[in-house]
Amino acid sequence: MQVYQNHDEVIVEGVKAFNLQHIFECGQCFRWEKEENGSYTGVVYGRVINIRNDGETIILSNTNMQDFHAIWKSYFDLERDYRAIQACLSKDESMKKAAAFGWGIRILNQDVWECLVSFIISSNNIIPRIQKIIKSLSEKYGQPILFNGKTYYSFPRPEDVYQKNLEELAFCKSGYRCKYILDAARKIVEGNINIEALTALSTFEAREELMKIKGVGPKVADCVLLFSLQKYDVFPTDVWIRRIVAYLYFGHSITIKDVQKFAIERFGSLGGFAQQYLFYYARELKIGK
DNA sequence: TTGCAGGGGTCAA
DNA sequence: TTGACCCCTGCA
Repeated sequence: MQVYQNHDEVIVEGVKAFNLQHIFECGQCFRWEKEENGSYTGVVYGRVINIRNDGETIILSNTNMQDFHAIWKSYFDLERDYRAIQACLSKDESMKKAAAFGWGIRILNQDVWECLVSFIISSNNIIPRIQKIIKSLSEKYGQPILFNGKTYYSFPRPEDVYQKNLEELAFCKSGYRCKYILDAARKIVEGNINIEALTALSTFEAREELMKIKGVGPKVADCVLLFSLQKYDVFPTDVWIRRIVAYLYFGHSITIKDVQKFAIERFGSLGGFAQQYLFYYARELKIGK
């Protein structure tokens, strides 16, 4: 991997197993927009960047080397050998197909707070509405950022929503989830939960901490653990995952508990990667519905 | 046009 | 263990 800067662009050469569409459309993030030229623009850690690729070269626009090393290298998980992971997981035929289908998926290292709120909103909800709610929250309480003549908004910080009440938050149309967002903001601002410190805890301990927040059950907690706390052994299990695991490995319907047990035995410390391949595979092919 | 089911779960009884 | 839940789209 070779990295250099050209004006406001950082160019990274020799990146294997990296596919923008698969990364942004596999369900782990909600704020990346596809442009007409096939590139993607997103608001991440209070910055707007555009990313495109040309073979094994990726080009990050509106950034610099300092941010690349401080943020993007880790955000896009560029130092991990995904081909090795794919090879390791491809021991059974089903997983081999799923991993081949979703080749180039990277597990993004997202901001914990944003990830937490996003997946609280995701519960019993559909993707277009989740995106809409996150967008309106950002427009109302985030900071404007100008890029290419267009105004983007950073994701609001916990402090930005801390003092709000339910009536004020109702505009975002997240319904009964508004009180969960407020609970999360309050627990964090008041110091009941230190989300930054969760990385240092074990997966089990970190999950217990997250589930102290209202609206955070096992599924939401596992998404936060996987997408923002580098806990790659979790296997977030929603209806899609349950259906595809049942379909591919059991041949009959199974419980969430069965899925969890199966994932630990089959995928172990690579559960999170396996889950992403399977989830994307199931949704795109509408398998198991 | 109206009515109803259901969606990447969680809470509370 | 089982409904209810905000909101809104899709479909009859």
